[in-house]
Amino acid sequence: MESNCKECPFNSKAAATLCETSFEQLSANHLVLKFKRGDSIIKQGMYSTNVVFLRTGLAKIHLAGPYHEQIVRVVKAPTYLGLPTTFGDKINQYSVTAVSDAEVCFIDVQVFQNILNENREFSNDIIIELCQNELESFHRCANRTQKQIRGNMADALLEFSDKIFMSDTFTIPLSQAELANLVDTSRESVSRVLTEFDKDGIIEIKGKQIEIVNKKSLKLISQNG
Amino acid sequence: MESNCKECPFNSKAAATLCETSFEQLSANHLVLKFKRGDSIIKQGMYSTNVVFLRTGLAKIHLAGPYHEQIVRVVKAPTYLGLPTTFGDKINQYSVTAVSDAEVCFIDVQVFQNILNENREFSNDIIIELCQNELESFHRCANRTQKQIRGNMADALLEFSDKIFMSDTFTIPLSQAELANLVDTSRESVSRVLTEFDKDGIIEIKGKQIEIVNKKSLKLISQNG
DNA sequence: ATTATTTTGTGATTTGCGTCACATTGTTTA
DNA sequence: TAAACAATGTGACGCAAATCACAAAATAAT
Repeated sequence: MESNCKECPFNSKAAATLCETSFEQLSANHLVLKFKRGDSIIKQGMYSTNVVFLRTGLAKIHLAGPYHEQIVRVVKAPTYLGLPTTFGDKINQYSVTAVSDAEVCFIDVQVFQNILNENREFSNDIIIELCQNELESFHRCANRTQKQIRGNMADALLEFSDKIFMSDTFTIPLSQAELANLVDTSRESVSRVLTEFDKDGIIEIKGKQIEIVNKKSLKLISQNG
Repeated sequence: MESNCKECPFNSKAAATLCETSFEQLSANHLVLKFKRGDSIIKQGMYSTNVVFLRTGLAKIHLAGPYHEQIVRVVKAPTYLGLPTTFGDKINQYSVTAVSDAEVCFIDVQVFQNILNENREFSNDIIIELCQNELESFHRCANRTQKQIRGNMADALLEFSDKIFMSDTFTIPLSQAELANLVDTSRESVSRVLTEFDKDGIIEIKGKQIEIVNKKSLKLISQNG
């Protein structure tokens, strides 16, 4: 499928600075695909030949650790996906999988490269984004390794609430097993902590729907053990 | 201090592609400083106004985690330092500290920015480097959180041997407490594992000097528990 | 040289949490 | 509407590794 990128309502803020010819190039050289929950968008181990732009939906970035899968983070549209894995290595070093229905644009690396070269501002924006991601990775890793389960679970819930759904009530798009991979624990521990939070009146669970009742407590747990 | 960057023997490979005017800009707008082991090169929490190029020596990248310092990694010259923290945030999100004597060039962000804008290849190289770093971060984090101490210690030793000193005999530039922060354990565990490796004939310790005697075993430990 | 301070080695004890082992519920699919 | 499967809740148990608590080296400071 082909479409006019300049008029695309899902454009990234970075793309606002693109020149006319770049838009034409983009329009002519991309593919829009729809994904359902669970569908693989980028697969670790495959050749990486496309930059991916997530127009709508949610996706998880995850990779095979030495013993089990690790979910690096959950991202929401609009965002580029797979820049590191496309430019950093010929072979994808991580996977991206839809966790809700999603629409994705595939852009040829060469085309993306050209656009980078011809648009300073865009290129700068991308550099800044990459830098920010790396900083975030550092913090994430430090938290994950140093905090214990309750703290990390609190972080995850707060992130869903504040960064992804912008609401204190939301439906977790992950199973407890996936949450475990995100928080670096076992499935059982996720279950235990979740019911514990519920009993303590910090959250309220109705199936996959979660309401954060006492955000203050949750933040305290995130900070301390 | 000022010097001619074009003739600088410590130039990065990326810099080989710079244009004449960029070299002049660099030469006129940088500062070379010498650091001793333990000196702070970049300090978390301070304003970040310079890109740093490590000409010679070793440095550790580290940041304050929720409970204690975490060493992200140890890097050796020549390499840029603090790109993420300079472009990603006005305030440094991590620290860089010399772990051996080191020479460092400080380059004004604005100047570096100009150079990026005027040299496509250089800019592309930087993007690629950033991408690779992020991929590495992902793997590092997955390993750290999933492997147990022996595995992570083995990794650390292998990295010093293969990536930094290019020799099976080397002098660790870190105390055991620092090693603990790098490997995410306690100081005591580092000591125990190290003596254990020695007893098992995998390494030989003479003070701070370490010789890897049985690299195969070490690699096995790195892979399995 | 002698004291002070920082590093390292090693036991004993405690504990967070992973694993195992089920029961229970919810969700497909036939 | 079963039957089959996947996702959850919960207890019991074990263990890796943190913490505590020192002693012994090794470095630095006076």
